[in-house]
Amino acid sequence: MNTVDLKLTLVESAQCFHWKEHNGAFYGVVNGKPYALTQENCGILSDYLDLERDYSFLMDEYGHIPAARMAFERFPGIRILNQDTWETVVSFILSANNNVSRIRSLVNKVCAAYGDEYELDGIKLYGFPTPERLASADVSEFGAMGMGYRAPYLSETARKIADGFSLDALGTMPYEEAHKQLLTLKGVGDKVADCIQLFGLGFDESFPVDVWVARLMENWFGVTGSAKKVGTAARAMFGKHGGILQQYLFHAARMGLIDENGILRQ
DNA sequence: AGCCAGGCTGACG
DNA sequence: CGTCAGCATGGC
Repeated sequence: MNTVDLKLTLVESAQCFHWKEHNGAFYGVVNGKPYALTQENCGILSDYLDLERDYSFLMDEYGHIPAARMAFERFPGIRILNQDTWETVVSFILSANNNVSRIRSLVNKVCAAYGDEYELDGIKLYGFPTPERLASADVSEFGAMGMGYRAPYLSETARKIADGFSLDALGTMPYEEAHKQLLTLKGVGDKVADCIQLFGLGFDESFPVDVWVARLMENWFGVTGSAKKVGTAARAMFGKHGGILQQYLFHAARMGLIDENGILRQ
């Protein structure tokens, strides 16, 4: 598991929603610069793609778990992205009770409407808009994009961050404290906070529990209860790299490696 | 047509 | 503290 799979990591694993594939390359904007990534040149985004870390430690830590071993062997190219924190805040507020294709659509509408425009290889790309830019937008514009009841959540949180709430400060806090701080943002509950922490703040122990993960935790590990309770149990079970494991299990479950009775499909 | 989606908020106990 | 109804939208 030493080679990143760009399609899996940037698109299919649903941790990021703005990358687009055009004849074999993946186009997106990171830190205000447009990129066309391929397996050959992706080292230029080594930190973003977490390429410095050898993921074979996952098999050492979790390989004794059948579902984990299956997921590692089936999808060895998944990496956890080091995304901009603000981008994960917006993306996962929009993810609440929503499906991946529609989250992708909403994120791309936000970038096209408020982000800076770039062009690379004749393809138009849009950067992620700043908190200030979204804070100055009218909430009715968000509603018109199809955000539904998430529109006022995003609007209020953008204003709070533009007004001085520091996302950067969260990265140096312990997991529990950063989590508690994130819960003060409108539209951010336990699950969304865990996604922000895992994908946008580097907390590898953070274990987001969505409907897919809740099902697999019950079916594969016998853990039931509220999402908060399951998340706490999972962090105790899986430890400091549980979030990375979660991403593999999440993808395996979404790809149908579970039958109608909840049994792991080999 | 009807169920579902990387859940959250506010009310209530 | 935990539970739970209500919720906008559109993919499938």
